[in-house]
Amino acid sequence: MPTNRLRTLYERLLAAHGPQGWWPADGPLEVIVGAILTQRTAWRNVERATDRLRSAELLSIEAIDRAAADRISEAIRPVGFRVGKARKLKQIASHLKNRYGGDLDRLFARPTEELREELLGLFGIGEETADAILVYAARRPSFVVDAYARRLLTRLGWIEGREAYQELRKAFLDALPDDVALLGEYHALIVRHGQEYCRAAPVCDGCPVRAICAEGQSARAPEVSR
DNA sequence: AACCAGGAATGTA
DNA sequence: TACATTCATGGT
Repeated sequence: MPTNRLRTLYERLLAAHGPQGWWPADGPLEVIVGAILTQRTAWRNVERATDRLRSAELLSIEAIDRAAADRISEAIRPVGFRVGKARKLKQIASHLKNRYGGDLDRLFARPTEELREELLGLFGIGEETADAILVYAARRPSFVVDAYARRLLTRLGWIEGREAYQELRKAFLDALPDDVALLGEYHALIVRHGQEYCRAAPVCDGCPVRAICAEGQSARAPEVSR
């Protein structure tokens, strides 16, 4: 994939949608909690669940660590997979409490690659979630490859669609400046664009990248979701 | 009323 | 490595 195109795409998305100012959460802990809650879930449901956690005074590492899993599960009811997500939140909170005394600054003081590996070692944190935490909570240069990014690049005809996560992440990082704000903004723009134009059922009419998109120009290979 | 939403863990071959 | 299954709620 020609890397220059990834810079051009960023410019076009930014011009079309404007700065998104992500992550839409208050503080690093809420970024982490939100990153878990939003897995395979619409963001509005995450907001409801986060409000419920706050009302129940369950929006701190200490509280999550101490609370019964059932209470967490009940509070986050509006998101899907609540039992599993409650377990994830508790295990992450437990790790942060035990290893860092609940101090996120101490976790984030670690070198980027070590930090990424440590996050990946935690139950409930896969590659996308780890990168979201790196970029939006730890403010480290990384890139979040999500379903929208994969879908957009597939429709642009730039990738086949089944590439490994790391391969796509590397393509973005190699093509872009080492700028956390830009990398975070790029992912936000891809999501915004995806929600408006590049859903499972595409709205290509009026799409700002339609001119460089293969969608509608010719029949394309079936894309994968993931 | 099926389909989709800002994934990850687990199991199988 | 590559797939399939499971988890669960809310909006369209």
